Amino acid sequence: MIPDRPHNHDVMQAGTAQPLSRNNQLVLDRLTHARGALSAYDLLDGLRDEGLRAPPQIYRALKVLAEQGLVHRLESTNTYIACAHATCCGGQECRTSHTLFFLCDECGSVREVNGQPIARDVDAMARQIGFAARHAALEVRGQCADCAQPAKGNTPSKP
Amino acid sequence: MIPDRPHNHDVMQAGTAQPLSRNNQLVLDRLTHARGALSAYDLLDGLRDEGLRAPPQIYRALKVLAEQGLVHRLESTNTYIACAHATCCGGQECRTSHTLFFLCDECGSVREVNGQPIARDVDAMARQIGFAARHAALEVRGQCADCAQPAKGNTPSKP
DNA sequence: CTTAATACGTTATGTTATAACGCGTCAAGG
DNA sequence: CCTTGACGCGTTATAACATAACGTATTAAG
Repeated sequence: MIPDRPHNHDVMQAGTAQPLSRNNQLVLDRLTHARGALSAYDLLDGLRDEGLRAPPQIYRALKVLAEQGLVHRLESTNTYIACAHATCCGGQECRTSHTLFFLCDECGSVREVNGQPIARDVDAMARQIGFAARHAALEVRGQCADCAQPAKGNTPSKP
Repeated sequence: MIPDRPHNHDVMQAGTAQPLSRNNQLVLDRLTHARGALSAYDLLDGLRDEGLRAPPQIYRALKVLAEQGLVHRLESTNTYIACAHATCCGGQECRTSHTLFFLCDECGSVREVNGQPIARDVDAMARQIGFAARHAALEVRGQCADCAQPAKGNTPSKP
């Protein structure tokens, strides 16, 4: 048996400190190319061909990716999404400030907005009550602009 | 068998349109007297003595109570909490505007703030991208003021 | 060679939530 | 009276989401 590749330490990810392991990269790729947010079990189903068979493999990858700011967990739907800013800043911005998500209940699309005003307000409120904020989940549910246009046919997503 | 009580249609709830059924009232009471947020299964355990045995009984109650604005679901912890404003306005305020929650990861306390500035910002952002907001989950995790005070012993709650 | 760190695979289990069915009570209207 | 429909309720089963715990392989460091 010839270990022609060092088993992990794969592709270099733009701007991140550490390269991602095979499983982590697989999960990230899926999320990056997905039309909307995916559940852990969606990911698992989609990665069976790559040899992933059990939930912990997915959840471990998601944990690492979330820690690196490359993916976000959407609390209100138990789904995961690639950070929209991952390519430019490696998610750096998203770990430090509070990001606002707009989730369309119809087509499943997610709009990620790095809303400084909201972040400021949240921090202000927190300070007022002496609360040390560590993480914020700011998620708005509703209908996106595309789905509001009656004429445009919208595919309820999922890749 | 004498039906000495009409089987449901129980206690009148201050300011709400409809009285609550027995199960709904039981769940609401538990939540109202809880020190922090409770999971559906916490509620179930606590209400065994009252005859509640299966998850659907709890979830049905929670659904009704949430629709009436009497309880909130905390998305980031899969827990439920009585609306802090239920006694004064029947949760009316909370259904229409966006409420901000500060969840202490240490003691489990939840601070509910009806944050007009945040609501305004969220709505402004939504309008900017043509998003029709129907509901917002705005949850901040961290450490509350009490837990930040080193000397004060804090009981990690749950009634 | 040993050790520690890391990634990995697997089994089993825990936790959260809902679908689907049937029963009992009651009010309205024939 | 007696049907019908709405509602609340109880129950079983199952779906959906998540983690604990264990063992193995690879590699870098000492």
